[in-house]
Amino acid sequence: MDIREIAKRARVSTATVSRAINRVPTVNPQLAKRVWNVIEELGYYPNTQARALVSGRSRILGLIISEITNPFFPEIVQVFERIAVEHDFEILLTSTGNDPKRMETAVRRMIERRVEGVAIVTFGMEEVLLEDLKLRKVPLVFADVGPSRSLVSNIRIDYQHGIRQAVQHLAALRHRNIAFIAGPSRLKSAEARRQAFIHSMEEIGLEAKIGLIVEGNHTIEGGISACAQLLAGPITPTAILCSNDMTALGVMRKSYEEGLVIPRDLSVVGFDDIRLAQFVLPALTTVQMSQAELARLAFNALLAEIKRETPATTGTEYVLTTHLVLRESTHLAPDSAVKNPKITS
Amino acid sequence: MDIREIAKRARVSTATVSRAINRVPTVNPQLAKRVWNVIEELGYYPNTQARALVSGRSRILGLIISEITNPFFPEIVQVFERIAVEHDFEILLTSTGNDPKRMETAVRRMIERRVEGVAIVTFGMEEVLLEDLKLRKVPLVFADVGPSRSLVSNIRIDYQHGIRQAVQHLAALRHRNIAFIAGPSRLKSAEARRQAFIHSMEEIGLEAKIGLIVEGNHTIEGGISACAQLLAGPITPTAILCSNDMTALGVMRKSYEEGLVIPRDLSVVGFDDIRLAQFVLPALTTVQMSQAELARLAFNALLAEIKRETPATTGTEYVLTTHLVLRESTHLAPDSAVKNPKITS
DNA sequence: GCACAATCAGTAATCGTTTACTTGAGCCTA
DNA sequence: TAGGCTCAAGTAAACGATTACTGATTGTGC
Repeated sequence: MDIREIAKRARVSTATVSRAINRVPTVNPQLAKRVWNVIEELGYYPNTQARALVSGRSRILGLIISEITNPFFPEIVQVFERIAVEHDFEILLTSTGNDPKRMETAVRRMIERRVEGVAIVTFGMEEVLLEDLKLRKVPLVFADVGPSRSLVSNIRIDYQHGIRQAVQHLAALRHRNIAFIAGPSRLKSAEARRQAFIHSMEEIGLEAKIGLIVEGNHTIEGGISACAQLLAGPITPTAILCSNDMTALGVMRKSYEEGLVIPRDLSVVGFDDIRLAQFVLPALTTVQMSQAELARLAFNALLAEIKRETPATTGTEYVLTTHLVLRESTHLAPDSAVKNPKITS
Repeated sequence: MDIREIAKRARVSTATVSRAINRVPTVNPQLAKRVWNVIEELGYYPNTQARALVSGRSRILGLIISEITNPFFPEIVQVFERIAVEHDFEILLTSTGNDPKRMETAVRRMIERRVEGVAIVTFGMEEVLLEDLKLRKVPLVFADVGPSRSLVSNIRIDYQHGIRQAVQHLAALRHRNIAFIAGPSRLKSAEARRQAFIHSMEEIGLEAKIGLIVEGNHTIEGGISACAQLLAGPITPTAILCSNDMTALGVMRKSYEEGLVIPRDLSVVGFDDIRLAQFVLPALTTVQMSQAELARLAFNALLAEIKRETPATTGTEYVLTTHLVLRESTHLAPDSAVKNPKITS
């Protein structure tokens, strides 16, 4: 069933049907009504591929994320998708797992489907892979540390704000040996968080001791081994700030196994504020980076870019701030209350 | 840049270019090479909409899930997508949140994009909404309790097997007052789990006491309030079996707040085995229903249906079994206070 | 040596829309 | 009343691929 069929039955031309469907105001209301009646009656749905082909607008947006199984991302996907659908866009989702091979095929798939824009919310994308997209003038928006030089838009995340709050919160609780479990150092975002930590420590005259900064990989498993590494080190931290919540969950897990009670023996702070953070035991104090807000910013940035008549000469920069959310996983440093021995099982 | 451009530069016809791209064997290897060289050189990517339009095959599959933010689903999405991409399919993902309105638009979107098949992995879909798809003879596969009568395929989940194991495990640990927190009763899958529980209890001569079966809603919050309800009831359970892992997390949360130590004071068993189950504290004993396997079954079922020449006269049924995974959240019932540490079997 | 078959590249119709352009009716104005 | 203008509705040319058909060339059998 196609537009011709509708045209025939409504005794009008295909052009009129098309106009009626697209609510072009010049069409006679009576005719439009007749067309719509036939459409309803036959349960006709226009063919998007045909529309896309002739109009040159696919109404598809690409969304590249790191890992859909990382709880940080589903909410982004959900919000992004919801807004997109409201604007009659479809989403081409790819979870790259930070694998360059998959990123490459992702980009290829998106070009083949002629996406109208791509949001990149992966914390590490090799920029060269995006050349193909740039070449084709596909609007791009990076969440997080993207390249500021080129003409893609960018959502800069103000790590400093939330991490400073976290560090000062811990310092106020009289923690001195504050450890930091970083993310993979090759990820710009992880590196930015690490820098924010070091800077925030120095700012209040605390030393970010070398032995207290270890590298994780943003997974629970990584958190477990990084925590083990810290506990086995020469200086025992009384508080650990983590580069993301998954890492913090790993720390909680490891501490539990070691018989350490959080927050009595060890304070833990996460980063991201995944939904789960409020439900773990104890609820995780963490730096929130609103996923909904991030998704919204990304979509709007993309939409602005798409609607723009004249191609942008330079990318726009948006900012998303982070801030500390206090829950149950932080507490006064153990030494400062009473001298009580560390519990080792 | 289009196929004509390639044809011109390679000094062949568009038909030959098309054949070369599609690796039609009759094309002269030398010509094909020439075509491919030009393609590489120009970085040409075929336009999928044009292909879809003329071939009548969109190479898009629909995937309808309940809620992407429920950790049960991301893995399904990931595996389904990975396999789909391997087979050159794209995914149209919709997370309906069990909202009929959103289901309706989802179906509409899928028809407009001319999906070649739809996998429904939502634990509650009003079947009438799928009429439009059936009418258009779009292959459908239901994960979980779908309609057996019609011609859609179905992945039946053997709840009985895993739940029986769970119940017997708890009984072996001398629990007698075993509670069950069900999912929303309107969901067939939730109802099936409840029935499996009742049946498994009766099977071994235990009574599924009315007051010990309460309804949750498959979320953490629901688990919390259902648990509160149980703890306030006349009979205090020593073990709680939950309709899904999120519910179990809620139970753990509530118990923690009430000062109950799991598994010492209360044993908890979940259902689904989301990845997180192994990382909560204590690690959750749960009934596994492999998400990867489910995704794989769903995709293959769909593919089989798509490839089939003659339209199916009746849907195929696939089976996915469930089984208990022992972790740390279950223990001897408190009353039977024999000095006996952990049980491992 | 000729008729016919086999092979393989090219020509052009086609998919289902949108939209630039054309047509013609009605209205205004001089 | 003719000429011009406005405006809604129709005609047909795209969009970029696939593919049925056509036709040229070569091979083959008698």
